[in-house]
Amino acid sequence: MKPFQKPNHVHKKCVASAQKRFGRIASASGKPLGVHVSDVFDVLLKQHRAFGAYEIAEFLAEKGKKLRAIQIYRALETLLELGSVHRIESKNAFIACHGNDDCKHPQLLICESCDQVAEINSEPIENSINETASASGFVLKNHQVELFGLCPSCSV
Amino acid sequence: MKPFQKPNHVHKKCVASAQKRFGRIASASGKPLGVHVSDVFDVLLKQHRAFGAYEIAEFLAEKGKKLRAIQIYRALETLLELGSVHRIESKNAFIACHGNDDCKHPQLLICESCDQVAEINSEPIENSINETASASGFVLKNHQVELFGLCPSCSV
DNA sequence: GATTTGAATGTAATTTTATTACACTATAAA
DNA sequence: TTTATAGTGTAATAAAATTACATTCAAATC
Repeated sequence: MKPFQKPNHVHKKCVASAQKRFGRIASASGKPLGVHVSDVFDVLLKQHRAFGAYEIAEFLAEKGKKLRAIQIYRALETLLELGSVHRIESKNAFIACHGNDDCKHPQLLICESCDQVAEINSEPIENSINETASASGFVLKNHQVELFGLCPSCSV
Repeated sequence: MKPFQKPNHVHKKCVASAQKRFGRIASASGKPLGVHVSDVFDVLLKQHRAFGAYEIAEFLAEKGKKLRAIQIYRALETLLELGSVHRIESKNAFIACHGNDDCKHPQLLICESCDQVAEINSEPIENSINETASASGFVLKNHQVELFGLCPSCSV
């Protein structure tokens, strides 16, 4: 399993596949998206790292699209609901989903050196979380798993 | 495994054991603690829930101890280093550790109804995380697991 | 004892992140 | 046409965290 991208990978392919998936999910959802949603998503697709809301606003401003914070947050909320974006709680930042279609709450692997974020959907982790929760009498609704360390490129 | 406290539990005992553990860890660490550390810790011991930094400041202000945000954060940093307090990333809030001595990065179970937070140290979760990380070529330094749902008292 | 040094603490201001409140617009339903 | 209603825009503010620097205090050095 190699969830991390090498520095020299062809990022255009990542963008294309993420946008394709986004289109599928968006049309499947039925609801019309807000007018800024795809702009915000495009910024997040620039790199495999997390972006803060105000950082997204800066990128868009450079392109002449000056949005207020609330507009960014509204777009992000839509993207989070669709599952096309994940929020990194420990960083108050947002990352485009590059996973497969049913990527609900992936485990996020965050490189502390290069900031690259990878996502995985580990069954063992999911299972152990579900089992542990129910053994505690806890009715699990949602969860967040964030791993911090060094990605393969940064740990050599 | 019953990590959650019942509404009618004898909280005094929780406080006493957490403070005892805190004393052990603090003296073992060698370093002198800041002057506000135990005050901040005492606020967190009031309940099995997470408190925001500014909320802690309010409680202390009521007792006549008016501290600035940075002073609260400095005390919290010390407590986090000692492992006597955990940070809930998704809530930007802090909770006193009621675990055992080597409670490094427990899994946090957060009740969305009553706000009670329980901590567990699940080996299966730890193991699956370690295995998944190394299978991804990721050098794991730290991690955070937060579970959201309903505690036993709130799910009946 | 006086002086220097450095860590701890205190104060102020600011930055960063996120939300509330409400006005405006456009579209669909009555 | 009128009336809802959802979506969007604007402004202001709240909430969380940090930066910068002044002050204090105690240990180390002269």
